[in-house]
Amino acid sequence: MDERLSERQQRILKFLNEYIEENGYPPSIREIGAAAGISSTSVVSYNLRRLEKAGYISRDRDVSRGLKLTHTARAKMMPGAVVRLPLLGRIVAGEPLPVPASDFPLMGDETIELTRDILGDPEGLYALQVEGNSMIDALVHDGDIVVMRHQQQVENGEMVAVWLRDREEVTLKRFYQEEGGRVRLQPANPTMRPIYVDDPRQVEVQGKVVMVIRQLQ
Amino acid sequence: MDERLSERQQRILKFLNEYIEENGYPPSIREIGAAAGISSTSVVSYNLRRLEKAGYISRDRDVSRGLKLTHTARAKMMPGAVVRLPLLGRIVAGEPLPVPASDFPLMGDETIELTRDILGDPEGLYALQVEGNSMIDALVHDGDIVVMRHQQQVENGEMVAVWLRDREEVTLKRFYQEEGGRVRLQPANPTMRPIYVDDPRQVEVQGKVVMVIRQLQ
DNA sequence: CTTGACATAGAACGTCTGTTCGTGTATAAT
DNA sequence: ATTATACACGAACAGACGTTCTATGTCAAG
Repeated sequence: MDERLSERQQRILKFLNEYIEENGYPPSIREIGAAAGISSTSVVSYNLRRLEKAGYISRDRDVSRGLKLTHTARAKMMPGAVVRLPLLGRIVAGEPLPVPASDFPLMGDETIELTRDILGDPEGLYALQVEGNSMIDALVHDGDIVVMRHQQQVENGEMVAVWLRDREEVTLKRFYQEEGGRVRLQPANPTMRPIYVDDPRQVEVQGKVVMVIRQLQ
Repeated sequence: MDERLSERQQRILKFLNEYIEENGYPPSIREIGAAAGISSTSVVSYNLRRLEKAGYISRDRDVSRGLKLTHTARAKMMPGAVVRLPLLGRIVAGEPLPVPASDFPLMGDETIELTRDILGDPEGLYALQVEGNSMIDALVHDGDIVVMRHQQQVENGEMVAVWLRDREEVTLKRFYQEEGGRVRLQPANPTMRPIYVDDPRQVEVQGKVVMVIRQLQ
């Protein structure tokens, strides 16, 4: 299934993708040949058979321009596509965050769709709906959708969801590990002041905030 | 541009969409004829010319299966899919909003993609990037993307972008026309107090805010 | 009634296009 | 040395396919 492609075949695959993208229909054998620097139609035919056997394209016989890229090929070529994220639950100040189950229930009805180009790597992403206005200092409103990446380690300056042990609440803040071990949690709203936590163990990082979406009407 | 399509032409359009979806390449003239119940290739050719003139398909001459559906056609057919919105410019407190040109420059590189299901009707939508934190009281942050629908009339309670004549600035607020003609502009942040404008002519509605997107990292 | 735009058929034509066949050249295995 | 395999070329062929021309019918405007 995943045989190595010759340099020529890779060029053909790339050309197919570009041509279809631009014209809305696939190229003819001779057009492929011209683009890949192949003078003979039989050689193109030969390489297409290879690509078909390798699972990158599917062809219909005796049909002009009768080929299409398979999903495997698309995945190889197209970086931007639609990503479906599970909408796992609510995020409330007074409750811990729902944790994404390892088996993503992607088929459930509780999902949202986004395009990949504005999202980046969709690995480990999930969405939560904000309930209440307790995170107003993070410029997050009741009903907003927060897209999160589940991870414990975060870089300084990233917007994270943290569980504050002593206060027993979740909050969205920019995270800064300062010298001396102190943690500074900076609200997104620049007019508001940060929270300082001296004991880092009081701050439980739930995940990184990747995007905030507010739908009106 | 928007001539009414005959029943036959609609059937052809529907068939084109389905065929391309299924096969990855467009049908031949004779295949279209068979599907639409047309015996003569010339009649198919005739109807395709109609569809082309109406802006639903574009064709390449002397190329087998050389046609593709245009954006208008896709919008007509595909209910759930990806919508491309023009990113028309910035939204700054001190500047009037850019207005969407009637001919959408959808081919420009300055666009964002969203899925239709979270967006609703994409007609008249465009996007702006917020510059500066002057709209912090609308819970909108520097760099956020605001999706707007261009319209002058708005319902009470809707989030709108308004140009305040006397202050010479743009702001995002919920719009309430109160008794006596007074306009109340309510910040999204519930801790902040509304603006009252006694003379409605001082309030120039630029459009309705449909969505706010904040990308982090 | 005549005219012209619109819609439809059928057939003929020429080009477009995929397939096949014969041939040749490397490289590696036998 | 022989065989097998992968890769490449060019010519020829047959069928796929778009275009065009002629003919017919309808319907509203003049």
